[in-house]
Amino acid sequence: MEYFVKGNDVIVSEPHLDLAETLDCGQAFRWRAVESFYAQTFTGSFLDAPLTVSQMSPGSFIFHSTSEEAFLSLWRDYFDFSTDYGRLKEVFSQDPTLAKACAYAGGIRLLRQDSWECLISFIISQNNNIPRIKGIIDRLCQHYGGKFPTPEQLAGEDPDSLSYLRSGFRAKYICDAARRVASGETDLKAIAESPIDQARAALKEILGVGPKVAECVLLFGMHRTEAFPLDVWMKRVMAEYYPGGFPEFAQQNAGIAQQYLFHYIRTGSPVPEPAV
DNA sequence: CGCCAGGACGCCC
DNA sequence: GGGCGTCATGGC
Repeated sequence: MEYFVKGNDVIVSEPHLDLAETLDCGQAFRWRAVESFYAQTFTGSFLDAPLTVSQMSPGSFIFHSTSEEAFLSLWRDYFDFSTDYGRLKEVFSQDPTLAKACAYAGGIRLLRQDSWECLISFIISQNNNIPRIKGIIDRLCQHYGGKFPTPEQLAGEDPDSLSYLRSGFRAKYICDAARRVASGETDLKAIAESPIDQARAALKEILGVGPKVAECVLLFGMHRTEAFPLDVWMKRVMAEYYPGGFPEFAQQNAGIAQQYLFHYIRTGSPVPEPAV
């Protein structure tokens, strides 16, 4: 990644990033595509810091109205610009299926999201579809002035008072997660630094957090790249291409490989629904 | 009407 | 330990 400051903007060059692939692949739910002069423009936020970012051409980006300080302290980390995805994809591509997935969706990066927002978002995601997940999170943030609520704010709610979300049976899960995090019973910062199996167990103490949601929180909200969410699509990938297990050389970054494979199997594979 | 959506829970055996 | 019905909501 290279960057320079131009007026109020930061201009970024990074060949291994595609904005639409990264911001709209189901790892984050609060980025919105907006009309603009550029090829693609998205607005969103991280830790209450808003951002409008455009892709001018492949590998070329404008971070609008962004100071160098904000870019370096917030967005460089959020977009994981310090990781060499070219090198990662080289390693992955030893495997023929991963090679195809990387070639197909090579602009995906693993965003370093906030663990609390991720926890609530993926609790909401269970047995749900992406447009509706986005709608529920929209209503949630709208209710708190456009910002994602803090654990303390949500801890004061109960499932009935959350009825405006129309989140169904998930409301009680949201309340339990908020209560635990606000009270300190669940320490997300400590979990993020714990051995992975200990971290999994701690997350699954929360009502409504099972294996899949725990892996998503570890991967997307704690940047534990060895976490490996297995949804129905990835189970198909495993049965079809990796019956003997996932390649060992990719296991340290299995979660990132999973992102490429997930996108590939859903939209780019010649066999979108292989027999399980 | 049915089925499905980046699942988890409670109960059964 | 695996199998199955149930849990809200909305789109198709």
